[in-house]
Amino acid sequence: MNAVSNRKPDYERLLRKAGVRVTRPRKVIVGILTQSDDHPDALEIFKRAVAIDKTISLSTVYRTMKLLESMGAIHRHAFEGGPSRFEQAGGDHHDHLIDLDTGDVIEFKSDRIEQLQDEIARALGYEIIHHRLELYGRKKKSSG
Amino acid sequence: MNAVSNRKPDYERLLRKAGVRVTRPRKVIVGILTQSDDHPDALEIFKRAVAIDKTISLSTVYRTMKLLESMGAIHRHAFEGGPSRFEQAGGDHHDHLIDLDTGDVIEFKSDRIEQLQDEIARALGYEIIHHRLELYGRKKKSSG
DNA sequence: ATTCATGCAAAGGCTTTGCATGCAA
DNA sequence: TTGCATGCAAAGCCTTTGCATGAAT
Repeated sequence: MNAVSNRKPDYERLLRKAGVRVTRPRKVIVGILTQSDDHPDALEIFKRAVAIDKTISLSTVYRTMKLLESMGAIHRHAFEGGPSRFEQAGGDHHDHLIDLDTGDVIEFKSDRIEQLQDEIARALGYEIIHHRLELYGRKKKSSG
Repeated sequence: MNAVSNRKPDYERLLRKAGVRVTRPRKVIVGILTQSDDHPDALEIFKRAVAIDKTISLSTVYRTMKLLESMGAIHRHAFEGGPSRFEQAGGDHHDHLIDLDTGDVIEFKSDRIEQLQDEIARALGYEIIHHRLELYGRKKKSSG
């Protein structure tokens, strides 16, 4: 297992570069993303946004997430049995371990697994476009 | 990568053992599962069921899949951007490669990856309850 | 001044559920 | 005969979308 780095994109710059408008709602939303190190869903982002600007709508959150995703600025994860959750792009590729009790997401990375995946796909005559590896588990109580 | 075996459960027996009724709709649905080697979603199962018995409802399909799942007789997979798809349990554990062009699902198994997953979880202080490994890819055109 | 983005409410896709009826045991 | 299972329709959850208004350029 390898370390997972995490550098945050300059969203406003990305928005300008994409030729879209840097509006108040978008500023609020990307501000939230910048300050987040977790994997919030749209509703959670909406709540955080409303705390800053009461006029923001949930639709705009969804639209903005979709926009950022299409720009490659964030990643969308559909973990089991819940709404999509988002995280900032820009860090290394990694996979996720989801704590079944808390919903917490722990990032990890294994070059060895990636390599094995490639081998498998190749053996089956496929080229991997992307993959999803999620471990669902519970914290081991080490002694209390 | 290892071979994936596939033996089918005797659903009616499982139903009886679970103490639930072996009704006409349930017979039709498990009959369809027995004859399937693909990964149909609820609507697809419903269509196949209606071809046999016009009176079956989609609700019953959903209810039956939920029942079978709770009995461990089938597995539910929520592949990207689509409805849940089901497959018979009873074969070896395996993971999935989804053909992005056709939606086809190819099963594979890698003990080595499983082992690495366990190591990762252990290193993070977690016990894996279950996991999900999906490769999304396209067939390599080998020469045309 | 334009045009794009927003808020709102409605709808859409998948799935579950309440209820009265029907069928398995 | 008794109660579980069914069909139907309605609702629920998450997400998208149509439309008129408002704001960024």
